[in-house]
Order: sequence, then C-alpha cells, then structure tokens
Amino acid sequence: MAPKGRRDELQRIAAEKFGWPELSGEQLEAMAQVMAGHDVLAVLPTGAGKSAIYQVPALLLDGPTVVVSPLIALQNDQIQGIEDSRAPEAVALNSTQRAAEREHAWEALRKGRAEYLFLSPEQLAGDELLEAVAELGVSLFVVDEAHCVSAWGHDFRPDYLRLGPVIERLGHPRVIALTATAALPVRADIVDRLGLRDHREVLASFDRPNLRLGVDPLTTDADKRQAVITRTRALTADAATRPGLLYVSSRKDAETYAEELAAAGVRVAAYHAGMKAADREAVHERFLDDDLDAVVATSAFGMGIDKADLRFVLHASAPESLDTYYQQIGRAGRDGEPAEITLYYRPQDLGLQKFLTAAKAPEQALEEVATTLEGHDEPLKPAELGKELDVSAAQRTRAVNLLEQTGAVGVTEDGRLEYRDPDLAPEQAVEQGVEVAETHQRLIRSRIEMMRGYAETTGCRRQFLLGYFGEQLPRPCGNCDTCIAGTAEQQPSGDGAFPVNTAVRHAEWGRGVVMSAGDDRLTVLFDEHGYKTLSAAAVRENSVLTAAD
DNA sequence: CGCCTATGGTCTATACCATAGGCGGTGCCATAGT
Repeated sequence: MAPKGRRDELQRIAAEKFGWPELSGEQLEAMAQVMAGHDVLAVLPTGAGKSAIYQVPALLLDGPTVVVSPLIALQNDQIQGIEDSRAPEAVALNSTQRAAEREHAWEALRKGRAEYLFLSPEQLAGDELLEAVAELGVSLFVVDEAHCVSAWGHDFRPDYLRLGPVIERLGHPRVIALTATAALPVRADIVDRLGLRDHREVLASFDRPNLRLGVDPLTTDADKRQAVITRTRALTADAATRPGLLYVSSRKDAETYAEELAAAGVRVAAYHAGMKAADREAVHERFLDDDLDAVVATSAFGMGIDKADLRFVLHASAPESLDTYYQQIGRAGRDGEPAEITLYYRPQDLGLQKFLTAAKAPEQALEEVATTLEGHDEPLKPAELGKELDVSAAQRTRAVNLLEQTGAVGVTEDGRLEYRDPDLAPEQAVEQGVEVAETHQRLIRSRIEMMRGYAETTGCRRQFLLGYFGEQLPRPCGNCDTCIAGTAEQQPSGDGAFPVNTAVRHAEWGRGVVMSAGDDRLTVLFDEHGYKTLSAAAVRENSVLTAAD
C-alpha cells in the first residue's frame, strides 16, 4: 500500500482535472503502484475506469505518455474523452491522418503541450517514428487492451510482440498494461512479452452475479437456428429484455440471422468486418442510440462498445476460448441489472474454431531469417533484414518473434537484430522456433477444450468460468442453468491433495499449475501442453501427479 | 474440422446418392488508381 498522501494527491487530480469525484480502490491501488515505480498489469472489468489508471499518473510524471491501442476508433474515443476534460492535449499518429495533422501532433509533443500520444503497435515498428518518440523522453508507456498482445500478437498482428523491445528502446519507462480479461497464461504472456519489471498485478473480481449463465445444447444445425431465432425474437419483443447482442462465427451467419430476424419484424442489423466502414459506423451509432434492439455480429463488434444496458448476449456458436467468451458476455448488464447469457452449443461448431486458430509455423520465413542473420557479422535493422528476404513483413516479424523466444536471435540496444549463438546452426534454430510455435499451438487447442468443458459441464457454470480465471467461488452460484436445474450441487469441495494454485509435475506433461480442483476432476494448466482435465480418482491411484516447487 | 455447393453417376425422367472442392475471424498499413 502506498502512503496516504500520495493517494490523496491522485484523488485530487482525478477530481480537478477529470471530474471523477471518487476513484475505486483498484484504480487507486494501480496508480499508487505506478507512482511507486512499479510496472503494473491491471485486469479490471469494462466500465471500471481503466483509462483513469494511466491518465492521472501521466500528469505527475515528467514527460509524455505513450498509449498503445489496437483500434484507431478506440484511440479517437480516448482522445475525445481527454479533450472533454481539463487535462493537457492528446494526439495520435496513424495512417488515416494527413501530413498537416501529423505535423501538428509532433509540434504539440515537442513543445510539451501534448501529454498523451496514441499509437498502434505497427506505428512503433517503424524505425524513424520510434527514433523520434525516443527523443521525447517518454515517462509512461501504456498498453491498452493488453490481451491483444497474447491473442493477436502471435499470429494476426505480430508487431504486438515487438512492444517489449520498443519499451527497452525507450529506456524502459514505467509500463501499465490494461485489460478486461486475462486468464493465467494470458497474464503470464503479457508480463513476459512486454518484459514488465518488478511488476504488480491489480486484479478485480471477475464475478458478474447479475448475468444469468446458460447453455442450450442442440443436435442439428436446423434446431439450433430455430432456437436462436425464437429466443432472440422473444427477448427483443419485450422492452424489459432488450437490447442485446447475438454473436455468430461467420460473416455469412451474421447476414442470414439478421435477415431472418428482420423478416420477423425485429429491429436488427448485421455487423462484421466485411461491411463498408460507413455502414459499420451507422450500425454502431444506431445501437448506442437505442434505434436497434439487437445486433448480429462476428467478433468484430466488441472493443469500444460503451453501452451499459445490454439485457442479453447470445452465442449462436462457441468462440475459440473462454477468454473471448467472457469478454463478449461481459458487455451485458454493466448497469448491474439482470441479463441473459446463453450459448447455443453444438460440439461440431468447435471445428470451425480449430480451423481458424490453426496457425502453422512460418518455416520458410524462419529459415530465411535465421540464415540471413547468421550470415551477417553486424546486427541488422528489421527493415534491412526485410530487404534480404523473400517473405512478407508480417511473416518476417512472426519468424523474428519465434527465434527471439528460443534465444537464437536477440535485439541490440539500438533496436537491431543479431544472431546470438555462433555455435548454433541456423537449421537448429529453425527447429527450435517450430517447437516454440507448436507449444503455443497446443495451448490454443487446449483453450478450445476448456470452451468445450464449460459448455458440457454439469456443475455450476459460474464456478467453472471463474475457476478458469483463477478465482474460487465457494459454492454454486444459484444464477445459472445447472444451479437452477439442481445438477450443480455435487460439485467441488476442492480439499484434495492438490489445491488450486499448487505447482505440480505430471509424468508425461511436465510442469503445471492446478487451476481448479473438484471431487471428481482436476484441471491443470501445463507449461508445455496447455489445459488438461484429469480424473481425480486416476490422480489418486496412479500417482502421475507430484508436487513441484 | 465440418459446412455447403457443384458435379457426376445411376438408371430412367425426377430424384437420390456419393464424392470432391472451396470456405471460414479479428486490423493495422502501404500502394495504386479515380
């Protein structure tokens, strides 16, 4: 705990500059840890005021604050919020701007008028921009929606995994990572990939008791569609149970469900990344203005939705992880009023998720990067390396990330890439890189199995969900389908030989941590193999599991 | 991984099956062309 005087000062600035009369305990704790010189990972639910955690300390630290944010739209929202306050100027640098706008931003930063600079990770991948940012003397480095580091960085937007070297290049200013959801491996990934130092984690409770959790298992696709349409129509027909979201897993489904609901008279619109930007914005605005009772969306609809009164979130098919699922259902009932959360579940639907998450190791890029770097005596800038390769920039970055994780490749102080071990043949480095990619792939696969576990459990859904995030709910919640049906009762006592959070070692899967422990089963997160669910009886009888340090 | 659609074969005319092939999510950025 930080000294009281420091907390009073933070509170005073929050009130004077931003008009927040009272900061929450978690907000204050995170801010105080930053002021005490620690890096901070804060996991707080949407709507808990995560932005405040950097906005207030930024004013007490001498030098501008860089905020990395995944979506330009999100950056604009944040800048708008700061403009509406009495805090100093906030600027962004991105691809939508004209030259004049960029010049204005740089001038405001160099003259010290602007305190906040919003950037995408891709912007920071550019040598020149990074060089110029380093000149500014950044005092605080913020990664917003930090789960993207883990969820997107390994495959979709690999520049997320380059933020660690960026932070070092800036002389390691204090770092704040913010997110609304992060299970243990995701938190570990964030800490590891950003290279947080002497960090503190501030975790709010994940429990959202007003969300009524349920799963509707269906056998055929036709039955599922019927059930989804019927329920969505019923919920949107009553002012007390609307508006809400229907999540689907393909653009086509977004269109077809929206058409069918519209034909039935529901005020509904589809939303996915294949739509024109103007149409997407229109849907977003109509939803915020209560002009729509439901949006049928792919995962494209989510971050940045600031609407507190969603009364339902339905899933026409399961997403690829409970991390994503929790993030999506967490958008419901933020006003604390009841909300209905239902997953329409067919095990076959998980097949699509397996396909979508099946990223193969970029072998060719690994080979080219390893041999090129090994062949140079001097370290290379990423762009220089790129010129010697025959692979895309994204593939190159992916390969560099993997080789860096094996230790074969490192980054110099000035941001150049070098081959670290002269005794290691490039072919071996490639093999190790492939192995790292495969380990990550096993984790991704195992997360799909945890999604299956949630959908198929006969125990309390909330206990399962919270257990996944490392939080113990002492007894069944009473507000989920299995509790209401009475099947949840015979669930965990968890007083076996391996309580939650114990480090264990398995004969085949190596080191792991117990995530949840019930009377009949044990879920363990293994370093190399991801989540595994073990039968408690087998664990007792076979002694395959031993305590580790 | 599992879905939908197109194709072709069967054996007879309008369907029915089996099989092959294509498809499916999230956003930044840069570049080319109006």
